[in-house]
Amino acid sequence: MPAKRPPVPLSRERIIDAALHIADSQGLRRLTMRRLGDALEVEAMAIYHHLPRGKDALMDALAEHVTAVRVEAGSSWQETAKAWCRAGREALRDHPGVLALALTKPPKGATTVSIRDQTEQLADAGLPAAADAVRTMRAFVFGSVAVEVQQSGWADPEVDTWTRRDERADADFERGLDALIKGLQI
Amino acid sequence: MPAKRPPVPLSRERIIDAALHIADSQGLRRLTMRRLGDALEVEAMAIYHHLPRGKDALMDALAEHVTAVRVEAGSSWQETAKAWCRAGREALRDHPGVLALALTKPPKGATTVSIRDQTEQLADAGLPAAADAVRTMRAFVFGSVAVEVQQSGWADPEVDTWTRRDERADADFERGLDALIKGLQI
DNA sequence: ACCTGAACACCGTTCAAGT
DNA sequence: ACCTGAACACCGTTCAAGT
Repeated sequence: MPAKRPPVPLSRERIIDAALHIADSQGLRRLTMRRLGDALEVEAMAIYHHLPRGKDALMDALAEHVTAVRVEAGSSWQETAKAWCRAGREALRDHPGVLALALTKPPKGATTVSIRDQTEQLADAGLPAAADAVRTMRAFVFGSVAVEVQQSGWADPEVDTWTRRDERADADFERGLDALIKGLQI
Repeated sequence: MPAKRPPVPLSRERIIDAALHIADSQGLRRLTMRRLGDALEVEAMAIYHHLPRGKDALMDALAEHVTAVRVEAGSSWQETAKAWCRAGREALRDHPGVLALALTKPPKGATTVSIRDQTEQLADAGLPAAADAVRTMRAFVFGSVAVEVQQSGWADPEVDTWTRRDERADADFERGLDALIKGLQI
């Protein structure tokens, strides 16, 4: 007979992790407060204690989670810019289930901070018109990931083509990234 | 006393138009079958006669509507490529309410045809590796529109800054488009 | 402070029935 | 062929109540 584990207390972090898991594995439309409660072994209403604005707050938190990034300055603004783009891409790729939110919700909270940090870091490193550059970089990352994830929802034939598609996405991204950086230094 | 108009018969097209109007004006989350029925002066259940797979079919149709584009070949592959990108951008910008669907749903039906046409047209016009180029173009369009629409949901201060943001988005797009085309011809 | 239970208004979808 | 009405299972959220 399995012993009943002491109940882990609910927290904003645990809620978000469980929500990401549901969205990534079953899709955003199947992420409901009730199912989320089930996954956390708690009544749905308990969630409201940690996210007072309910599902809207949850959606905001999920978008923020895959969209707020922290990166250390590199040896040049070129390297720093690449690091930001790669980090942004990875964060989005990790949770395709909430990509629609990430690409669509206006930046808030930690995401706004992330954008500001990126802009300041690049400006300090000597990149002119850093704010414009950051917008261009965000567009590049968003577009790359959108096309890549969209394509991964196409046919599902063999593992072989799967990995080939993965490698192509990486190559596309790095090639585009180089071109983007070159374009910025004019 | 207003005369009762003869009821316009329901159709797939009228349903999609009404749905786009609701999504753009009130947001995707407020687009429900029942509200859609109200807008069409019909019971929600009548919609199922025209869209047998119900709300899923509606979402697919909306994504397709803003994502399937038709463009005539220009005088060079460069001009043709630009025309495709501009047309794709306009279609997405026209209906920000369903942008999340458009960027996220795997291409189907008319959208797949649109991608195939674009690829063939550019290959015929002499662009090498047309399929890769089309993926790059789609990523560029997706990213540009995502960032632009996301930003339009930020602060809402003055009409002055509004139009300035609009013009900047246009300038950003055209600048990026030129760079993209140049990158393709290497 | 944290969670539950019952309740309410709303949702997508089915199915038999109307015309 | 096209639409309705009633019904069902499910949803987000409130609120009073428990501990």
